[in-house]
Order: sequence, then structure tokens, then C-alpha cells
Amino acid sequence: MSATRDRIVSAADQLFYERGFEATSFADVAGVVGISRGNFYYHFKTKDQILDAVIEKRIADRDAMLDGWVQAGQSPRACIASFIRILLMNNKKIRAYGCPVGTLFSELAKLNHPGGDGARALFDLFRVWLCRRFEDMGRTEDADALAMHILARSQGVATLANAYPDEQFLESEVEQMLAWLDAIATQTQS
Amino acid sequence: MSATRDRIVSAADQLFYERGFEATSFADVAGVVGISRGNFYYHFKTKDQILDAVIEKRIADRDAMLDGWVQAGQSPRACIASFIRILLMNNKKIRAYGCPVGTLFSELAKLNHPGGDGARALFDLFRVWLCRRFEDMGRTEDADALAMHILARSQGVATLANAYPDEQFLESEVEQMLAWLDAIATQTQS
DNA sequence: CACGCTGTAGGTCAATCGTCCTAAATGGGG
DNA sequence: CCCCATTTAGGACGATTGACCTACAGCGTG
Repeated sequence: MSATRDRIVSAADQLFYERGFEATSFADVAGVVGISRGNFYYHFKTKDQILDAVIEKRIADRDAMLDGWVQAGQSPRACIASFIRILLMNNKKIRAYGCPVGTLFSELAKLNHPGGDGARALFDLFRVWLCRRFEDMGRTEDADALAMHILARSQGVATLANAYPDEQFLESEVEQMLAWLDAIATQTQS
Repeated sequence: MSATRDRIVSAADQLFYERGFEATSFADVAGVVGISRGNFYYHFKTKDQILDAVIEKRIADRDAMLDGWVQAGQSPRACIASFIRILLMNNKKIRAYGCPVGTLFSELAKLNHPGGDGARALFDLFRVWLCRRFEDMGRTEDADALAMHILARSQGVATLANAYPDEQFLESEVEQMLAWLDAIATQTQS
């Protein structure tokens, strides 16, 4: 309900993405929002609570996006294509900061941070959603493996696009993934 | 020359991999090596110097491994297959800590750390080496694109293997990458 | 008006970090 | 045996961090 709380979560979300979780301090977030650290402490007692809120927001955002495609009546195959094209949609941010899901998970995994489970839940969201779409396509046996495959390819492309901010590479890999999806689709139909 | 220096670099290499660069302190490394922080400071004046030394060591290690395959007389195609199989060779560490190259780069990129260029050089080492192997296979036109493709796939698989420490997933994806390599090879021969 | 709740501000605390300094130990060459 | 460069030890610093506490401003309600 508090607008201030939402502004804190949004600012933290962005800063965690751009600078990383550990490298972002209370003061950094408070500075961006334009409030005092004390006020910050009123809304969030510990840094882990902010992390939880940020992960919750990220899950909600992605969930809404994915469900939006399904609700819009897109075919399972078109849904998966839309997922692949996220890389193009966010190409600037990805080339600058990598994948918001993958980089957060990697950092938390190294820190042995309890919030790592939440970051894995973000992966799960995509994994399960993709799995359902492949099932809808008729790929009931290997739906999860296909989902993991596409997820892995996306992660890899995002990581390398971050290392080599080359737009052509990103576009080329997206095309290859879409071609792979086509092959899967025609192969399933027959 | 100094054996102590080498022990410091090795310990830092391992800790940077397992906990990350920022989360590893002087005291942590000194504690593992069993020396005082003062002694540490004698060998490395700043933390950035240790990072540079670690990256240098990682490059040297990987370079020796890659060159070893070439010197052993393996065919270009077998060399690339050996690269792909790194994922299996180090599967336990990768599932526990991710890819030593990718995770380090991601962290330094987010920190805007000058050492990020060195981490990119690590990617370059693999990229150029793979590019040469594809060229040796006769793929002179798209050698670099193929190198980037394999590099991206490896990165993605490592990231997801870290998120889902499932050995089967890792093995399945490696097989798919080897099959992809086969397709490239036969396609080139004709 | 007085009360109490929500929200905000700013100071304080202990801990930890990277950095730096000084002093002692070590050990080979004159 | 002593000298001197190399190596090691350990303390001290200034800065920053997450966490915590107290004070008070705004404001609707009784």
C-alpha cells in the first residue's frame, strides 16, 4: 500500500540488476529513492527482506508477462517464440548487465545466500511455463528437457552478449533458436 | 620465484571461484594459505593485483590445456569435442559453483571493475582457439560465429547446471552439442 | 485539543574491509 | 661472525557496511 515501499523495491530491483546485490548498500537505494536510511529501515528491517521483495516483484513481473502471451491467445509455439525474443526485446540491458535472472542467481549461489532459493524459483517459473507450452505442442515426453534446453541457450547467449556487446551476435543466435523451434514444431506435427 | 606468492594465487583462485571476488577478503586468503595479512601485503599491494595474478594464472592454465590437445595431434574436430567435454570433466565443480570464466566475468562486469577486461580476455582465449579449430575444419567463413555459438551453449549449460545440479541434464546437453558438432563436420565435408 | 498511529529523519554502534606501517625473523655472501 | 636484502608477523588507520534506536512531523479520530 505504501508508495514509498514500492519505490524502494523498484529502485533496489534496478540497482541489484545493474550493480549486483552485495555491491548495493542501503544508502545507495535510499539515495536513489531520495529518503533517509532511517525511513528505509522502517520499511525493511534487513537487507534480506529487500532481496525477498525484489525477487517477489521479479517473479510477479515475469509471471504477468508470460501469462499475458497465453491470455492473448498465442499458440504454444508462438508463446515460445515470444520467450526467445525476450533477448531482442531487452537487448540493450542484456548487453550492458546480462540476464537479470541468471546473474542474480549466480551471485547468490556463490554467497551461499538463502535468497538463492528464490532466484531458483525465478528459473522455475520460466522452466515450468516453457514445459507447459511444449506439452501443449504435443511434446509430452521430453517437454521439460526441451524447456531446459531453451533456457540454457538463452542464458548462454545473454552471458556472451554481456561479454561481447555485439548486437549482430544476439540477433544471429535468436534466429538460430527460432529455427530450432521450427524444426521441433514440424518434427512434432509429422 | 616465491613459492608463497604461488600459494597465495592458487588459494585466491579457488576462493574467487567458490565465493566470488568481492566476497573474498584478504584475511580469507591469508587464512587458507596460513600466513599473516602483513606477509600478504608484501606480495600484493592491492586486491586488484591479486585479481590480475589470478586471471593471469587462469589464462595460463587454460592455454596450456588447449594447446595440449593441439600438440597431442588431435584433429580439429576432436579438439572441439574435447572443449565441449570440459563440462563433463569438471561437472562437480560446475554444478557447485558454475563456470569459472563466466561467473567471474559477470561479477566484474557488474562491479565495473577494471579487471573485467582480463576476464573478457579469458573468453577471448577460448573464442580465438575455437575459431582456429573451425577454420582448420574448413569453416573459414563462419568460424567465429560457430565459436561464439559453442561458447554460448557451454555458458548456458554451466549456468543451469549450477541452478539445477542435475547430472543427467549436463550429460544430455553435452551429447546434443557433440551431435551438433557432428552435423557441422559432415555438412562441411560434402 | 489531545491522543495515537504511520511515516520520516538522522545519529550511533560494532564489525569488517582494504590499506599501510613498523619491527622482527631469516638466511646467504663478505 | 656480521651485514644486508628478503620475507614474515602483527598492529593500527580510516572508511564503509548492515543494523538499530530515538526523536519528531503529519494527521485523522475521539
